[in-house]
Parts: sequence; structure tokens; C-alpha cells
Amino acid sequence: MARSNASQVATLIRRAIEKGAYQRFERLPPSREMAQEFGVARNTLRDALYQLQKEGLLETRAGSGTYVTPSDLDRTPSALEEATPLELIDARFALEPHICRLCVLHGRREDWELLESLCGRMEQALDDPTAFAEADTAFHRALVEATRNALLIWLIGQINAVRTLDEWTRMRHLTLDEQIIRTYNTQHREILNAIRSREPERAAVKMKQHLETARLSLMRAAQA
Amino acid sequence: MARSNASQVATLIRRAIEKGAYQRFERLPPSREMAQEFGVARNTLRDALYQLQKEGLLETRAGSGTYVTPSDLDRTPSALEEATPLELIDARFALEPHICRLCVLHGRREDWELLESLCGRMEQALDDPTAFAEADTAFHRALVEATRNALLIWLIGQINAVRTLDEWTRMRHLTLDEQIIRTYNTQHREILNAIRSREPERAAVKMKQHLETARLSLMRAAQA
DNA sequence: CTATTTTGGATCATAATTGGACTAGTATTT
DNA sequence: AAATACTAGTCCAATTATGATCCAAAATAG
Repeated sequence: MARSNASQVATLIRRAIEKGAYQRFERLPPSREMAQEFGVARNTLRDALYQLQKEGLLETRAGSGTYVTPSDLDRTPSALEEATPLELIDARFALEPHICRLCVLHGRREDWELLESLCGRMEQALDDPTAFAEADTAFHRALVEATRNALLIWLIGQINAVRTLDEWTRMRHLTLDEQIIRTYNTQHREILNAIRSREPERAAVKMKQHLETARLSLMRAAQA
Repeated sequence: MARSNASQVATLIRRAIEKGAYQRFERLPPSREMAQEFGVARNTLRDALYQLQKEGLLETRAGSGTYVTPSDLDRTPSALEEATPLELIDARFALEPHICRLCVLHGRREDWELLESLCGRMEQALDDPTAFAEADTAFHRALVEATRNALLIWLIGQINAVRTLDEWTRMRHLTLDEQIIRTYNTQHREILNAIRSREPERAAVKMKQHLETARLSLMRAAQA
């Protein structure tokens, strides 16, 4: 493989980078070394590097070195960043009902009190969608925190951190008229009551109903 | 983050700290000594230390020394890394039954076929716990992938990547006698049949039963 | 307490490293 | 013959590393 063309060398380097061989620490070996390693003149190797540079794979700084462009390699959109609202709500459908069950099992008096006060805040926010949404988020977070399950708390935190959530929140905002807030409040109360009376299954069912309502109103908003 | 030699030294030190080589007595060796040890000039070493300092890993006090930031030693637990087996199984209790429901809704023929063949592999591994465990993991992953929900796939992937999982897997290995493998196989079949006959709720129930069995055998193993 | 030593902090001139650019020669292809 | 692609070598400019020196803060010895 000693006979090589600049493009072939470029291909070799590209593969090496993709395989992670050269990615070790961002910086590639000096061009003089690499030229020797590939058995080509430094000019040829520089041509190869130039091609990769045009492809956006590399970045060179005179006097410093040639670096693997981190953005193009590590940019794994990571599912989290580009989750669709539908995926989000399905994930919540999976997690939150069971969170309600665990909440019954592991929650304490102070958790009920926090949930209670958040319900109160939501009920006084019939005409203030922003305040309502804020308390609503806090309510759902308080629920998962009452499970005392750090993993679940983390998972919900990740879901809440999803970028598209902003979009979703904005869209949801549109759906928050006084009527729907009343409905949500009723459902929150039902969930809280089921939890306080230690009925895990009823709490889960109520949460499902709540999420179903949310899903429907979201889809109505999406159509509009 | 890419400043050549200094960065490489920084990486070396970072690893040494993470591995616990330097962490014991809080204080690192004097910069002059370390420079010699790493074979670089003191300036270069100080650059490296400065980088780690910016990362919050180190703390330096002039005239005294350079210290490993104590809070940053405990960091990186991040819920994910030190989730307990119980937290893990609760999270799976939350996610997997609903995943079965979504699997019924979104799965396709090729998914059923994959699940089918994985069931076959598990049934032929009655006396090979390693092969069984491998196919079992693949089965659960295939389930979530059949939902076509990238967010859920990511979440399950995160859970599977948990460190304590190794421990759990090891412990689980102990519980895998032929009897329990037979039980699991029956349950996997039931889940798959429910999915194929398009019965989301039955699939979810069967998954819950399966997880309950797993939880019990895990807890028995933990007691022993 | 003071004096000395040890430690990190800072600066500087110099040397070494590195990519960039250029020239000239050679072989292969067109 | 002309064009192309590679090799080999040289010089340049940007960047980085070095080695030395001096300072200030802290620890230590007396």
C-alpha cells in the first residue's frame, strides 16, 4: 500500500479518525511524522489533510497542529435533543403512572404537604397560564422526588431538559384556557387524593387520565 | 482544550486523579517535582494544572500546594452511576410495561421476527447462563426499539449503561439456574404472544409479572 | 516571635516544534 | 510535448515549550 495518491491517504486518515485511532487526544501527529508513517512526501500528506479539512473533519492551526474537529464527531443529536413531542408524551405515559405508585409507597408527610400547596397554587392561577404552568411543572417534579428514587428523578430531569420541550411548553401555553386549567386541577386533586389515601393503582389510573387529557389538548393545538 | 503537550499532561494528571493515584493525601507533589516526573518544563506543567483548575478538579494555594478539590471527587455520581439495583428495577417497572404497549402499536413484522428468534435463542440456552443473559438483554432492547421511540430507546440505553448494572448482572448470573431460565422463557413467550395478538394490556401485565419474578429472584440472591 | 525553606505565581528570552509556502526534480499519463 | 501527481528539500511565520529568574504566600525550624 506504499503507492498512494493523496486521496487514498486522505481515505486512510479518515478511516483512522472514524475508528478513533487518531482521535486519542484531538491532535494529530505532526505532518512530518505522518508523512513518514504513510510513506509519502509531506506535500502529499498535506494535500490529504487539506481535503479532510475541506470536508470539515479537521482543523489546522499553524504552529500548533492539526486537530480533529470535535463538533462533527461528537455531535450525536442524542435522541434527547431532537425528541418529538409525541415521543416525550409517550415517555411520560410510561414513567409517571408508575411514579404515582411509587409515590404512594415511598412518599412522606412533607411530600403530601408540598403537593398540597402546589395544588393550591394551581387552583389560584385559573387566569394566569404562566403561573399555572410553573406550578404544574413543580407538581410533577415533586411527585417523582417523593419516590426517593434518584434514578427516576434523573430520568424525569433529563426529559424535562429536552430542548423541544420549550416548543411544547409554548404550544401548551396556547391550550391553557380557564376551562382546561380547571380540568387539570381536578385531575391533580384526584391524583393527590389517591396518593394520600394510599391507593397506588387509583393514583396511576388518574395520572393516565391526566396525561391522556394533556395529549389530546396538545394534539388539538398541533392541528391548529 | 487542545493545547498540545500541556493538554496531554493535563489528561495524564486527570486520569491519575480519577484512578485515585494522587487523591489519597489531597495534596499533589510540588510543581517542580511533577514537572520533572512528567519530563516537561514547570511552565508546561503549570499550564496543565491551570486547565484542571479551570475544570474545577484542582485548587491551588500559593505557598502551600495544589490540592484535589474534595467536592469534585465525589462528583460524577450523577444518579446514573450509583443507582441501586432496587432503583434500577423500579425504573424498569415504570418503563417496560408501557414499552410493551407501544410495541404493540408501533412494532412491525420484522420486529416480531427478531423477538421470535431471540426467544428461540433463549430457549436453547437452558444450560448456558451467559448465552441466555446475552439474548435476554437483546430481547429487551429489541422490545424498546420496536416502539420506534428514540427517546425511550435512549432512556433504556442509559439505564443499561449504569455501572451498578455490572454488579447486578453478576448477581443475576448466580440466580440463573435452569429452573429460573425456564420460567423466564415462558414469560418472554407470553409477552411476545400478547404483542403478536395485538393485546397491549395483556402484554403489559405479562411484562409486570416478568419483572416481578426478576425482582424476587434478585432479592433472594441479595440476601444470600 | 523571626528566619529559613518550601511552595505556587509571574515574566522573559531563547529554543524547538509545527503548519504554510515555495522551488526543483522525477515519473507517469495524456 | 504537455500536464499531472508525487518526491525532496528549503525557508518562513505562528505557536509552543523550555529554562531561568524573581516574587509572594505559606509552612517550618529555631
